[in-house]
Amino acid sequence: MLALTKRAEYGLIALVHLVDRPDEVVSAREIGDTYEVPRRLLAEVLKALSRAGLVESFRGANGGYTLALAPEDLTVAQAVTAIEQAPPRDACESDIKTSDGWSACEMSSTCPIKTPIQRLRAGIWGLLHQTTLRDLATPEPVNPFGELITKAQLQTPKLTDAAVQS
Amino acid sequence: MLALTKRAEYGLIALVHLVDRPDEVVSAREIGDTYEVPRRLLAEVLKALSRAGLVESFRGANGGYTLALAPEDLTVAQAVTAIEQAPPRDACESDIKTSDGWSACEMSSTCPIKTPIQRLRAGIWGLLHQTTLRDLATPEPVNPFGELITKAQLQTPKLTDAAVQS
DNA sequence: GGCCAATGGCACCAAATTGGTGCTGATTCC
DNA sequence: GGAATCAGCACCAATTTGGTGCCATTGGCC
Repeated sequence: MLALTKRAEYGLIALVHLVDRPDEVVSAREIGDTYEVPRRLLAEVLKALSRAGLVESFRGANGGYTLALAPEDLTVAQAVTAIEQAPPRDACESDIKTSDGWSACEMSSTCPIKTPIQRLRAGIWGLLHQTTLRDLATPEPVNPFGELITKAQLQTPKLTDAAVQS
Repeated sequence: MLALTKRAEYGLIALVHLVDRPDEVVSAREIGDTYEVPRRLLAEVLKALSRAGLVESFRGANGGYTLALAPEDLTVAQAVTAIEQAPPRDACESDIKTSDGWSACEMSSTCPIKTPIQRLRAGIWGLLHQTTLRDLATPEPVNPFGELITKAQLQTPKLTDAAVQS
């Protein structure tokens, strides 16, 4: 419970791998071998990421994948929704589908309609939504005092903020 | 994926119910009937909460449960660990087992050992750890502009902070 | 004491989810 | 043409999860 599926895990691993190799076409085989992950399953996940437009795929010999978005624009939430079979419609039903994923509705996680559990889910979702691939790929000790996590405060969209313009 | 199990869900519902009825002994039957939740399963969950010391149980006729802790001291993380069968050892192995649950180790989520995925899990865990039953039970619109979620910024234990003293 | 409403403990099962594979086709490089 | 690669789809086995069955114990109440 509250764990990422292997699929999501493999997908994030692959994406991080791609972040580390910008402008390089990397095959599913290479990634699978590097991290000792079942190739076929990884391939399946990459297909999903490709369909969702998060990675660009190249077929044929020397084919493979590259990131389709800048690492700082690609959120974990996007990756996870792309990968999961049954899309986790976790955020609230009023959330807005934007061109590059979901963003929380203006009332965010204090929406009067949400039940406690829904608010919890929304909180988790918010975290995923705020964590970018850049955050994940950044070598661990780079921000020695919690920059990553400080960033991860859940979305409190101010009315003068992006949430309004989007 | 990334969803609470029904067990955890029922448990939180029950706990919130108990928060709303302080100093009152409430039976599993009553809670089950109120929320149309399978009684037996709910009872099973309450047993787990009781074993973990989060609720106090009273046997015999007119028996039932009451909260064993103040709602502001009872975290969702505690409830979830108490309820889950296979304890979600999600946080890092260096985390500290305290009398009332787990607290993140000093280095928190930027610990150099953590892999990206582990950091994600730690982030989710941090959220659960910071959310108290009081937060969940508070009638939805009480903090119209995100007090709950603002609170939920993930633990960034400053060295001058609680993490050190604990 | 006897009955009934509770919790406590344990085992068990059916359904859903997840992890993983098989197969076949389409592209592209050499 | 052959090898390497992605694309699509179906399928299955293992695990997890949701939910029960059964019986013991405890305590109020008549």
